[in-house]
Formats: sequence, C-alpha cells, structure tokens
Amino acid sequence: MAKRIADSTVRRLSAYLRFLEDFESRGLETISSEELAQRGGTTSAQVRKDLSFFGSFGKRGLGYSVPELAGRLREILGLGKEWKVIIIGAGKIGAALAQYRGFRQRGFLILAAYDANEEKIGRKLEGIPVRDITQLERDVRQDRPDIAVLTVPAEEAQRVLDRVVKTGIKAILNFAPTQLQAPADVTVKTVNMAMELEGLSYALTNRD
Amino acid sequence: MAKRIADSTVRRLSAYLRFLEDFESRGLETISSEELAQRGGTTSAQVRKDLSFFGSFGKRGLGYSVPELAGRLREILGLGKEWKVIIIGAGKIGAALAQYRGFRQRGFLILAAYDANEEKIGRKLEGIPVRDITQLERDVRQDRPDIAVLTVPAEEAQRVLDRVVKTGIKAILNFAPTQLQAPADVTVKTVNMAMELEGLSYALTNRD
DNA sequence: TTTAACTTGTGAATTCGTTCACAAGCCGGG
DNA sequence: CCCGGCTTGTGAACGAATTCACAAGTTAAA
Ligand SMILES: NC(=O)c1ccc[n+]([C@@H]2O[C@H](COP(=O)([O-])OP(=O)(O)OC[C@H]3O[C@@H](n4cnc5c(N)ncnc54)[C@H](O)[C@@H]3O)[C@@H](O)[C@H]2O)c1
Ligand SMILES: NC(=O)c1ccc[n+]([C@@H]2O[C@H](COP(=O)([O-])OP(=O)(O)OC[C@H]3O[C@@H](n4cnc5c(N)ncnc54)[C@H](O)[C@@H]3O)[C@@H](O)[C@H]2O)c1
Repeated sequence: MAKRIADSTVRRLSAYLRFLEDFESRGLETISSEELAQRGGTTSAQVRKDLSFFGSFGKRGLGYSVPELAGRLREILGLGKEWKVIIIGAGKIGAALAQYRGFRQRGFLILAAYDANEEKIGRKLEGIPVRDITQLERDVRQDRPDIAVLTVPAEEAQRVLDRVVKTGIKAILNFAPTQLQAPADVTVKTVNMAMELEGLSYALTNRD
Repeated sequence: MAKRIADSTVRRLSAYLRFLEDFESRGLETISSEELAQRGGTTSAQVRKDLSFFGSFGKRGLGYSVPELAGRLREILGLGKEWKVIIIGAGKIGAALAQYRGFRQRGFLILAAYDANEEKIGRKLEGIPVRDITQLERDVRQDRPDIAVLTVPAEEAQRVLDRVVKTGIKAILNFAPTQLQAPADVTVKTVNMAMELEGLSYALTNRD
C-alpha cells in the first residue's frame, strides 16, 4: 500500500460495503457516488476520494458496478477470507458478543471464549465453548486465531492483553474502559461505551 | 460555548478525567500535562491545547491540581448531574448493558428497558424492569429520561429512533449497525462493532 | 535576590482530511 | 457521428486538528 490510509476512510469503506450489499440484494446493477454518499451521510466527492486511494473502479457517466465495487471493497478490507476470533472473558458482554450472529455473517468466526472462572468453563454459549484461560497458549498454537476480543474487567485488561500479545495475535478489540499499551505491530481498537455516553452528556450540556 | 469543539477533543477530555480519578484515588495532588499525555497516549501539547479551549486551569511550573481539574472536566462534560437513561430492546446486548455497573458508577442511571416481546416484558434485569414498548410515550412524559440506548434489530432501528425522537429525547446511543437519520437537534452516536472488526481486518491485511 | 529547573498557555507552523471544481470519459438519441 | 447529459477521478484550495516553540509564570534552593 503506497499511502497511509486514514482510519475515517476505512470506516467509510466499511459503510459503503454495507450499502452496496443492500443494493446488491435488491438487484441493482450500478450506483453513483452521489447515491452512495446520500446513503452514508457524506458527499460524493468524499466517496470518490476514498475510493481513489485504492484505484479507479467506476465508469465515467455511469457510476460503479454494484457487484464489482462490493468485491473490490471486500478485497481492500481483507474480507475475502474468514477471520478466526476468540473472546476473552465470558461475562455479560462477552456472552452477548459470542451469541451475536452479525459477526459470523460478516465473515468473523468465533472459535471459543476463555474465562478464569471455574463456573463458566465447560459451558457453551450458543454453540461456542467456554474454555479455561490456562489453555489459551496451547489453543492459539493449534487454532491460530487472528483476532482476540477482550471482555475482561478493566483491572485485568492490560495483563490479559500482554498475554494475548505474547501468543502472537496481532489484532485486538478491547471493551474494557482502559487505555492499553501494545507493541507497534499489534493493532488495538477500543470500544468505550462510557466515553460515548459522556460524549452525549457533553452534547446535551453544551447546546446553543 | 464560543467555539465548536471537535469530537476527538471531547473524547480525550473524557479519557483525561478517567486518569485523574485514578490519580485522585491514589492521593496525588498535582499532575503535569506530560504525565496526563503519557497515560493517554498523546502529547503534552495536545493536552494543554484541549484544556485551553475551556480556560486555564493549571499553574505554570507546577502543573494541574488533580481534584480541581477533575472537577472542571466533570463540569465541562456535564457530569455534575445524574443522567437518566432508558434502553430500547431487551435482547442480548440490551440485557448486558442494563446489567452493567459501569454506567451507574459514572452517573448514568438506567431507569428501564423496553421491549416488544411479551416474554421479556415484566421481567427484571438486575433490578431494572423490562417494560412494554407501548408504554414508552407515557413513561417518557413521566420519567423524563435524557438518553435512549437503542439495542433493537437493525431493521427496526430507524422506526424506533423516529418514535424515540418524537417523545422529545435529544440524545441516542445506537448499537444497531445502521446509518440513522435524525433531526439536527438530536445527537446520535453509533457504536458499530462489525465496523471495528472490519478495521482490524483491514489492518491485518494491509501491513507493511 | 538571583538562578536553575519546570511547566503552562498560546500564537504560528505544519500536517492531515475534506471539499471544490473541472477536464476527461461514457452513453443514448437524433 | 456528434451533441447533451451525466459521472468519474483528481489536483488544488480550503479548513480543521495537531504539533512546535517559546514567553511568561512558579518554585525551591543557595
Ligand atoms: N456489560 C456491559 O454491558 C459492558 C459495557 C461496556 C463495557 N464493559 C466492559 O467489559 C468488560 C467485561 O464486562 P462484563 O459486564 O461482561 O463483566 P463480567 O464480570 O460479567 O465479565 C468479566 C468476565 O471476565 C472473566 N475474567 C476475569 N479475569 C479474567 C482473566 N484474567 N482471564 C480470563 N477471564 C477473566 C470473569 O470470570 C468474568 O466472567 C469490563 O471491562 C467492562 O467494563 C461491559
Ligand atoms: N449481541 C451483540 O453482541 C451485538 C453486537 C453488536 C451489535 N448488536 C446489535 O444490537 C442489536 C440487538 O442485538 P441483540 O443481539 O441484542 O438482538 P436480540 O434479538 O437478542 O435483541 C433485540 C431485542 O429487541 C426487541 N425488539 C424488536 N423490535 C422491537 C421494537 N420495535 N421495539 C422494542 N423492542 C424490539 C426484541 O424483542 C429483542 O428482545 C442489533 O441491531 C444488533 O445488530 C448486537
């Protein structure tokens, strides 16, 4: 990849793909940057610029072929393959995620959940086994998961992250409300719901 | 407020507050922008600039008083009061959120969850009642919640949002993976986990 | 009182992301 | 085959956010 692509661009590509899949299922053949923009709450120039970082996929005067562009986006986003995911922390949020069908549908296969609590180990969550965290290293060597989802208490998060990193996993989705430290070659994304709520609090407080 | 403040700034303020509370609990009296920056993975100039939009809270040569700055940030973020929250959709993720203590701890009081499914109505989730969605309008008039959390299926999300907006609620946290339309005076934040995973997929695919 | 070590607050410079604006290309109709 | 309508792709302009860099203020020590 020649240029560093902004995070915001990647998020929009992901959104475009969602819309394209919707259009595809309705049997539409082509779509213009303007239509895509309207659907995504952005501008047509933004759409074209986003796509232009990766090539030129459209036809002037016509627009984009829906299936072709969807294919290109899947390729760019790395969604051609099925990604293997493990969940660490089979608590309330971990269980909800394990049972969520949306991930599977988008090509993310959840292999297992891990927990330290004896009571949870051995159970199944909608078919997904809850395993003992002490098995983590062995299992990772065998199953080679690509992504780990962290849903352990905040106090444990950094310790668990370090352990996960040591197994060689390079991508982590963290739900603990903490700032985590990881080596540069490991990508960590944090979903912090308290922060989102505080953003709403700010918005409610500071309106004109 | 004189200037429009960037979303990214508000998020960082929220993070700073978290660190300050940590420092506060450890009994530290003052903190420098450099320490705050290190903790938050940013730079000291960024910290000072963020704060400077709202006033000057520090002492040159010394740093910031931990309790004072924490108080100022709470004020800026509107965390002086307790915000009332309702959850719409008592499914897997809605239930996890309803049972999450972290929100209460940070001043977000969950009043109730609402659902359309008869089987769920009338139950309690860790003390939080699940009510019939048909009661929504009446209850909102009475309880005056400030924030609605949407955890309904994606197909329902826009319809439910419109209904919530009509009750006069001005802040919404949406978990459905859809782009939602709302009037300009309503703030909608969407947490899209599939998009986060696709961001990880992109990162794994396009490394140097 | 002077000095050295720190740290803030903030214009200015820079970097990054978005929007503009238009040449270039495609299509269908006459 | 040419014209009018439409849409892409992209430099250039713009605007927003971050980083730099330093004067100004604080403290402690001699
Ligand atoms: N529940 C929510 O809705 C919600 C929302 C936002 C954020 N979060 C965050 O997600 C995390 C989990 O929250 P939760 O509500 O699911 O809590 P929870 O207590 O229900 O679940 C945590 C699980 O992690 C397990 N665990 C603890 N230490 C572990 C370790 N070292 N290795 C493996 N497993 C370990 C526990 O046994 C437990 O099952 C927390 O950081 C929380 O702040 C939760
Ligand atoms: N479960 C997860 O981990 C997860 C993760 C990311 C996103 N999401 C999103 O969150 C939403 C909910 O997911 P879920 O897994 O909790 O699904 P779910 O089916 O368990 O829950 C949805 C709930 O909404 C209720 N509902 C449906 N229509 C309603 C209406 N009109 N009014 C009130 N209630 C209504 C249903 O009765 C159900 O209880 C979906 O949009 C999903 O894509 C879920």
